[in-house]
Amino acid sequence: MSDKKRLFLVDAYALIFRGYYAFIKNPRINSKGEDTSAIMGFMNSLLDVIKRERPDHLAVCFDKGGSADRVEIFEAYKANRDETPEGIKTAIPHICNILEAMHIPIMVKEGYEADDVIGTLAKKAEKEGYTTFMVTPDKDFAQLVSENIFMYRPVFGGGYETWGIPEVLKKFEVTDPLQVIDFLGMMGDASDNIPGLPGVGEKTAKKFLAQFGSMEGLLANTDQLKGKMKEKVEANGELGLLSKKLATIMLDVPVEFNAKDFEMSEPDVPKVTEIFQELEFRRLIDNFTKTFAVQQTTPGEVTNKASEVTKTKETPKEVKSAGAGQFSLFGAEPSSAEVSTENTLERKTIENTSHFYQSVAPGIATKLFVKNLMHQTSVCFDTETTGLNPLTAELVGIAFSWEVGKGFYLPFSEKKEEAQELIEQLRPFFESETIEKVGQNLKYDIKVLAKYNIEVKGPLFDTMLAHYLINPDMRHNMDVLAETYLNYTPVSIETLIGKKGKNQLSMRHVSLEKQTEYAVEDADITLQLKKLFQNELGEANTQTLFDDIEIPLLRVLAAMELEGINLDEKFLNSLSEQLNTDISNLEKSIYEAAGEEFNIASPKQLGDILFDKMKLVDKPKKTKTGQYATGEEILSYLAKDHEIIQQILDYRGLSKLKSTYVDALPNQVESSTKRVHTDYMQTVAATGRLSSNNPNLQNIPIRTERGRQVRKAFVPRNEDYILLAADYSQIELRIIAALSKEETMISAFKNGEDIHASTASKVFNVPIAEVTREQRSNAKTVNFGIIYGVSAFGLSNQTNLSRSESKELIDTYYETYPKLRKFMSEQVDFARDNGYVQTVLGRRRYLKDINSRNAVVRGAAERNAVNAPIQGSAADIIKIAMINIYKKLQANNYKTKMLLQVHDELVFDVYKPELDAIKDLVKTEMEHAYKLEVPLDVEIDTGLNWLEAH
DNA sequence: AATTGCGCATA
DNA sequence: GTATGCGCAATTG
Repeated sequence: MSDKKRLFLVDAYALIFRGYYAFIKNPRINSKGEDTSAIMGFMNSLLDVIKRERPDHLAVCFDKGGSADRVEIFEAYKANRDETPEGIKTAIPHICNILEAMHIPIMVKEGYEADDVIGTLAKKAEKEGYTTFMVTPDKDFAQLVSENIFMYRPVFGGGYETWGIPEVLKKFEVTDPLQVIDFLGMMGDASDNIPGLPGVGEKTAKKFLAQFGSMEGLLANTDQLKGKMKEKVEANGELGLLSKKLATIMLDVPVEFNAKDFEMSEPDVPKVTEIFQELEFRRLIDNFTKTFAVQQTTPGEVTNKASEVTKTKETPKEVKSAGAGQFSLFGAEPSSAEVSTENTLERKTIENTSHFYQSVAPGIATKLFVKNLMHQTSVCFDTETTGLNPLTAELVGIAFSWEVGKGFYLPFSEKKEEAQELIEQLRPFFESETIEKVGQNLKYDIKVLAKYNIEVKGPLFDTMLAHYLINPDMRHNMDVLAETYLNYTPVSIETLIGKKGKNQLSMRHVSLEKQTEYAVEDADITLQLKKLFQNELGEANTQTLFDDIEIPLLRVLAAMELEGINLDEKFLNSLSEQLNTDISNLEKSIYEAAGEEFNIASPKQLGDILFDKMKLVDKPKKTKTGQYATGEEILSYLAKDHEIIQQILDYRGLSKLKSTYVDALPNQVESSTKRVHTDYMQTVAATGRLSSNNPNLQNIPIRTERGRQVRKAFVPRNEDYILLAADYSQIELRIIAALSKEETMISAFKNGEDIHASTASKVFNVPIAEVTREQRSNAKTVNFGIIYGVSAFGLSNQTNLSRSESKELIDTYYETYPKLRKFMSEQVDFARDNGYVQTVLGRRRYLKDINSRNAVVRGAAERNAVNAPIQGSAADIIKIAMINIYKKLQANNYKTKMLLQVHDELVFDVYKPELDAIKDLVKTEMEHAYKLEVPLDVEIDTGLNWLEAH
């Protein structure tokens, strides 16, 4: 297969548009003021394809009229965009010139779209034994895919994916690539100006295709539809057929495929270089010369390499065995040019895998089971409950497994006493200090069992946490892990209890056999995953991080979540009423100014009123979905000119406050405890931070006076208690100072200086006492910006400084703190060499895009390389503090409880008699959680509510 | 009834 | 410029 001739047909406009918009936020402007984004984007793609694939035959296809001097843009592109951007119009002649100089054939046919030209050529080439790759991101082309015709599709973030027949069938849920035409005809495609059937989107189109097979099939059988949908389809039959026609790529364009005309030949290097120089493409010249130099000097080697690449793509099975092996955690995956391997190897399921899953009857059988259980050294268990809220969920059963493929299930009675009786029999197991308990998301099981007064003791192994450390960027739910690492698809909970929402059953109502299968399978799989992950953890410091941080923290978080926090609902209700009056007053004056009533909260309606009706701006900005942009930034800019804008901003602020916090929080009070129990997610933030949800207590307002009031609603449990908040002061800056060993900054911290004032004093060269508010504020912005990877552009947006002043400030900043800059570039270098960066405790973050050829993507990865160790180290440190504080609170039998964590802050419900001791304990543990060359400083405050405690 | 995009709250 | 979660409107089910 690999010695077949390969033809690459490039869809020029699609790639030009793509290239242009890739740079839209940061357009390439050369010294002559030309916007060269589109040329740059297109050439990068083209060279990338040539470098990767070394095609022997290649052509670039344009819509009608592709010569250098007279180019028209096909209507379809105009239709749904305001106007072809200037930057694209001007790019076309340049691109044609470059292609000519590169001796790459340009294909155009008057009156035909590039799609049609490519389609016709691909089919003709196929007859002559060629394998064709259509280089385009446009999914319409999927209809042309055959055994010898592939889509070669650039993917976001660099790299390509190849779509052959299996990928297309899977992607569009069809049985023949030709049905893609019907699919697009039904669904419509805004970017290609295909109207589609009204009311039909992706889901409905797939449903119809599965049911009727084609547009014609649908239209002939509308009697099988009902309601509104029936009316709509029947009324729009013609539109449907037209849409299908529009979506069809024509295969009868009068062009010939003469292989010779498509052969790659040597480019006119001096000419191309000259054009690039004129356009001021320095890096592209390098790229270009390298690309072609290799091809000329070692053709043999390259050809081999190229055919290998193709081979793996065309025979996905080999990817499976050679590439990311199913049992290796990180195959050195060719993240680009990857082919989906679904469908190729049949997934294992409970149906085709031998297993021994058994339920255990009450009485003597259970006694024998427990006896056996107590002899094990490591057991995986999984609780099944009536719901997802551990505070209200009842145990339905518990599954156990300690041998792969084998396990037991203990059903629990609905009757409270009987359930408690059974759990008591299991108490020795759960409270055993020696038997290791394995589970997936043990925090949940621990919380459930805590409600039965069972404390899970002894060593723990949580597969979800293990995988979080092994690959924090992935998702960690069991189904994904089973499919990724065991090639096994577990019984889905939905097949047992139905889709969530309407009439979802409880686990209680599932037959015992099904319960057993489902539950034991989970335990079995978790055990298998544990065996895999156990070995992977051994690498690096990950094991320590697992044993000493994440696992102990799991118990701490379970305790905090069970504890909850007291909420003053009355206070929130009165706040809500105050907001109501203010909001309706604003509403009135906005309607008055607008001359009509509308939904101010709807960005669409608001945009129409502001820009269509009131015409406040000449050329309003639009969002990518075609609406007028009404974001904070844009409105703030207009606020000074129109009174209504400020009112809208105020309205937005207040309604946001009311709906998100003031009205939402009381609904989150758990009725059984009368308290708010957030859920800390230990495995979602790629940097190692926690996240909080249901409700999110990590984003309670503080910046504005009005918003801050919400914090008054968080109160101690009763009058014997007081809230205490402990904040790390500038922990991220201290970390970057320590890690970079930047003495100037370190000594500022050591001397207890105000770091932002200190920075201002140094970069503005004034005595620290004479630093102005503005100087300090700007210095503060840079200090924070450094942590996120500043650009002059970003800085000038956030300050009153111009772009050049910002650049100057950043330069001076780096001169003041030279080692900071060195540290930052070392992080990037480390990431380039190793593919990851790490925190002080060795928590890794993998940055696959660090070597991306796409500057935007690569830039983001580079900022991550700097930010992740900082943010992550701070997360590590507060986690240590939490574990140590929790231990001490327990050891001393304090009544004081730790309630909340907000990234650099801990909140406690302090029993008043313990206050002095707790203040001391918390401060000490937090400040000494981890030894850095910079002292850590913790500020502590107490109060009758969370606002006062700040 | 579920999904998507926007806008916005925190560190 | 980093890291999150959530409410609303709009869209499609």
